[in-house]
Amino acid sequence: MSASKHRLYHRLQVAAHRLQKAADRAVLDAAEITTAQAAVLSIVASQGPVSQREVANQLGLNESAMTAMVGRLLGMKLLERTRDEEDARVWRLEASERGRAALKQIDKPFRQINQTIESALSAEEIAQLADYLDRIGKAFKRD
Amino acid sequence: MSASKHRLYHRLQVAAHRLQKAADRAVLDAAEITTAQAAVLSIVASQGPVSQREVANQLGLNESAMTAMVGRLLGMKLLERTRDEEDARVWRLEASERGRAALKQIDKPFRQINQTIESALSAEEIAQLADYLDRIGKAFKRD
DNA sequence: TGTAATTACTTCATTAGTGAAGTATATGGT
DNA sequence: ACCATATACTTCACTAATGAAGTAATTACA
Repeated sequence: MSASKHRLYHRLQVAAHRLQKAADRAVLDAAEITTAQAAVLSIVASQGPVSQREVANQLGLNESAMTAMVGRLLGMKLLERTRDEEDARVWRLEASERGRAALKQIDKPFRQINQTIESALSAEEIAQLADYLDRIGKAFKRD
Repeated sequence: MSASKHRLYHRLQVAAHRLQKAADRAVLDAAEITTAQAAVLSIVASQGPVSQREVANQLGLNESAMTAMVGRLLGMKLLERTRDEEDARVWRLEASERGRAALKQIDKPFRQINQTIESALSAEEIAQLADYLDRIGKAFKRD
């Protein structure tokens, strides 16, 4: 009743789409990478050598999306990968020097995006929104 | 500060993606169409003969996305289009009988999705979330 | 009235995702 | 030790979006 009355699905999709469009433009402009690439890169950079599965899980994507994504990042020399010594099926992903440099460059545009969010919502509202989004994310997590 | 602390961008993208994935599965199962197709179809069905530009604007998409989308919907016989008599550049889109039938079939799965949302958030929280999302949507509307 | 600008849509190359089916490589139980 | 099953990843065909560049049709104005 309440969710449909507010057309919540639609609102969430439109807000997410618009935000992504804006962020993509800003990030692409600053570092020649997309936000999707930045998301993967940032997990890899912060979590040391990590498998594709691990990254996919954290982003809620499937394995085939990761195969394609990693292929592109490898081609751009933003990532390096080696076989795991213990398990010959898994790749150990690590950020390259270039990858880490790119991540640094998106810091500024991302701060700008966050500032725009903060111009629309108060600190308290942002905390609340984060909580709501988490709960929705959890409610639909079935992977 | 607040937005980045809460990794709001990330949370919003993950929640939107998971929600869409779930909705897509449910809707595809019920009516053999995707949520993106349902969104276009629902605008066309409710707003009578409408141009592609009009639909694109309401969904925040660009014209080339609409060209492709309309092509698919036409192929599936869910939509009909005729040239506008006044302006030979614009198409008049209308939902076909099949299109309206498909829309009816997605009602149930959509109610299910909304119920899942309502299991995670109270009515009051949903109203608040809708408001926050609207404000974010507006802050990033630059098309 | 003619031309310049705008508008509606199309085409193309690219990114990014899905799910189903396939290939190796582990692993668990008998 | 063997076989079934699970796991990590790949491939394929498809949907869905972007932005740049192009084609017509319409409109604006000098």
